[in-house]
Amino acid sequence: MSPAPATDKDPETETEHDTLKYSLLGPSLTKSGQDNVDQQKVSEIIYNASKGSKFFNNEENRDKNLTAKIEKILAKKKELEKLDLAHDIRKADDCIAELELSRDLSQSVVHIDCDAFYAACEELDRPELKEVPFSVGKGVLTTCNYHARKFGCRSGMAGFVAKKLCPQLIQVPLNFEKYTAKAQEVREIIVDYDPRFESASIDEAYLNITEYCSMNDISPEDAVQQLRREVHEKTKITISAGIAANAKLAKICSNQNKPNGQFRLANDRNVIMAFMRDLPTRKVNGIGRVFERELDAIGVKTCGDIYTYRQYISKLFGEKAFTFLMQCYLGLGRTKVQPAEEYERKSVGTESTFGDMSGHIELRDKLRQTAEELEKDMLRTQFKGRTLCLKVKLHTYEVFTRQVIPPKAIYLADDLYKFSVPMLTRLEQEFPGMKLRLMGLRCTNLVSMKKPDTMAFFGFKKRPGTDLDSSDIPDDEQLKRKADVLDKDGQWEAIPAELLFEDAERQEREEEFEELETLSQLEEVDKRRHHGKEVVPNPRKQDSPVEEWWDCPICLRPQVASEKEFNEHIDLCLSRQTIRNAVQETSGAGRPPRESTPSNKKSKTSEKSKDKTVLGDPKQRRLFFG
DNA sequence: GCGGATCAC
DNA sequence: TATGGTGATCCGC
Repeated sequence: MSPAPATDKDPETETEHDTLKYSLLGPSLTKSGQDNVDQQKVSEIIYNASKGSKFFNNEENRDKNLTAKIEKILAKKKELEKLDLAHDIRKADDCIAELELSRDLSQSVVHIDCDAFYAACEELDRPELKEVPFSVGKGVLTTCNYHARKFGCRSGMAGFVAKKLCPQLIQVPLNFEKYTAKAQEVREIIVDYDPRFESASIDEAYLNITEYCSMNDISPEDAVQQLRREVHEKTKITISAGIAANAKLAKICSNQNKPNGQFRLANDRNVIMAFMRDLPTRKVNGIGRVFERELDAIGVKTCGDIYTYRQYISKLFGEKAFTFLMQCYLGLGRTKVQPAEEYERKSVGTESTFGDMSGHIELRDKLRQTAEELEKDMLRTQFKGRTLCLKVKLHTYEVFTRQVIPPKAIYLADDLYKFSVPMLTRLEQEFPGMKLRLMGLRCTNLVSMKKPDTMAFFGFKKRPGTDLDSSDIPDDEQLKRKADVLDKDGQWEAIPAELLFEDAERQEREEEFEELETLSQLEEVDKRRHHGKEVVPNPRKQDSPVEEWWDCPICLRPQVASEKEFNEHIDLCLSRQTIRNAVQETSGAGRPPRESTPSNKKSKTSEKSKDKTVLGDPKQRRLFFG
């Protein structure tokens, strides 16, 4: 990046710095407790504290890209302005009319939000903290109390930046068990108001109190007043609440009178429309810093402005965004509230940040470690993944991801590692000598291997004589054994419902298809790797201890690799072999199977812990309310 | 379907 | 000295 010689007179540079400074203020700008803060001064301090760092440079880069993207949007809008958009206006109006038909004003939805939750929990144990500015979380603030917010401190802010804003800031370490236990107390109270309440996070929940209000002949305001009083009396936690016709509005309303307040928006179309008309777009859940800027650029500052520019929106931002924004303009949202467990999980993943790291061996050790972390999570959640995704963040803060579809759904560390190594290798080829600050693995396209009662809940029954529970085996080991047995198939019998059978059939077909896909993908990688020249060895890092040529007995290609890498290559080659055989079996075509070669077991690597874990384990959040 | 990007908490 | 982890979704290609 070229540091532009910035003269104060260059308006473009000034604008860029303004947008960058705004971006550096962080995503939680709209949070409460910032009303009387001199944002100009705060942003100046943050800017100066960050200037010159790699983080800053990356932010600057992102800001420039966004500015360029916005210029494109504006150019496109200018083109559109030359055209006759009567058709687009009519289309938008038709859509608005149709959405209007879905308006439901019969429900009372509540969003509750515990005020500075972690900080409040800490204050209960250490009352002296109430009087001083303090934050929870050290490297990065997860939250802070209202004293600290007066200085401009916010969640997501780097600890050292917060210290610049507020030198007397006290930083308290996270204690997740404490927050989980406290949240459970809150849960036990709100369940009386809606047994099917939906927890949105550890400190937030949606309730539908329509029935509660009619059963108890009480107004929504009074019911929520009572709920908040009860929560405060029994848990000493203050909460803020929003009451409205749907979840989207309730969420906005809970921010209205924070902290320790509530706000009701009447279930009245005119009232709702008037409320949305003046509401800044950023207040809506789903509109963040980027979309806010993009909308602002075309003239949309409030949800009311959306209507004015309705003829441009779908062409500039896409159909999904169009529908979403029209719903914002109209103040529409879902009225359905349901327990979080009833939502289907889409992925399981883990990632961690560490001091800059490079070198083949180190990176593979870290990958191995990451794979083992993910195995734990897969066992905990009882899923296997059909797709595996590797994520890295370079020392420059640039993020890249690569994914593969293994020949079968996987969850064991050995498999996770085996199938992610080629992705790492590929990245190393793309970015020679890359230095990483983060590595992560994630499984998607999940396949459940859930325990009996859960399966029963979803319409499966257990086959007789397959009870896997034995109380004298540790939990972890039990989960693994269950997974192993389930691996062999035939554990679960679908209740004879045609739909389920159809589903299973489709799944089998998909499995076959995915195996073929994987095969062609792997071969594609091969072609790329050996494209043109004959096996060009990677430029080796100086810190790699072994440098030798080996011939792979399976693919017969020469490999430059340490013994460890060579073993990895053999593992991969073997897995390809397995796929080929499987494809041959099903298709009846292809070459005869080769002889298989036993592969050496990878030696376990002892790991020096370079990790600088600054936050607690957010995975534990998922244990709450479920 | 893949990879980049945004968003929430 | 120095800026998080988990999960979801959307878009362009």
